[in-house]
Amino acid sequence: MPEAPEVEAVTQALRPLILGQTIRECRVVHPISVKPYSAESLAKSLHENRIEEVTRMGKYLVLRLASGILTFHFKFDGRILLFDATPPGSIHVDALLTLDSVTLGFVDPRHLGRMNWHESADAAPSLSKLGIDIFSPDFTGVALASILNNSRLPLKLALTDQSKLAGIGNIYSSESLWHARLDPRRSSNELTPEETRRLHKAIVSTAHRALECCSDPAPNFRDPEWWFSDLTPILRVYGREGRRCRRCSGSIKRIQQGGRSSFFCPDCQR
DNA sequence: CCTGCTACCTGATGGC
DNA sequence: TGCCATCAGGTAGCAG
Repeated sequence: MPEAPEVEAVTQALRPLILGQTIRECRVVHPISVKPYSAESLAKSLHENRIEEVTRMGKYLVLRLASGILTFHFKFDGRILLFDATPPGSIHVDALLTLDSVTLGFVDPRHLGRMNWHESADAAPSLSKLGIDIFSPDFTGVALASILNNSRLPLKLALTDQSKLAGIGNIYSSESLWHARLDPRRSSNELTPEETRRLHKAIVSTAHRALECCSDPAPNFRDPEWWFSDLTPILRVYGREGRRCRRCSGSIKRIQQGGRSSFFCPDCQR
């Protein structure tokens, strides 16, 4: 489900609630959630390990521990919930971390999300392969130009390639391209410098707008129902197939790219 | 190296 | 109502 703005909002909201606490116990309810590693090795790595930093890399939530790092990837439906004690049996929980003052639950009924321990970020294959983070100061217009000039992929696929650019997913790629008035099918290495600058501005502004939206109201990890339910106020094209373009009144189209849906307005995105 | 395709999972939704 | 197909804010692994 979440892209970088959502994970950033989670990171910021979660930080004061768990920073400095020690993991007293790790209980894995569904071992699939810690694959490809074992529940035993995870519990061993986490036992009496202190949380020293709560941060984010791309779409990953990363807890830097006194020893190693703990990463969370939410894929489509993963979530974090906090409990005072043992969660009620009615709630699906994949893994539980008992901290000093709170219990953190990793929840993903669909079982695509993962919680993994690694010795370091460099030692984690998934993290070490990430490209420039969209919230990083390193993500400049020049950096985007370099990424795009070296790819013949359609814009949509280049933007969502985490090894090139970390943090953009299916929704914000469509949104950014709409704001930049660019057709998602355009070849990445054929943009003019002006178009590249436009796209860079669109990505940055879309991501910051989304972060603001995701941070207010603040994430509520105590409410099992809460998880960024209402994004629609900021969405301009995503999910609006057949409806009128909010800029030019054209008809929004949906196409398949890389097996996923892209939404765009053929009239004003060129 | 780059690109394209499939598998991994489950639940919600819509058409017949 | 039941059943089937499709879709979902994603990534890893593999083939060419």
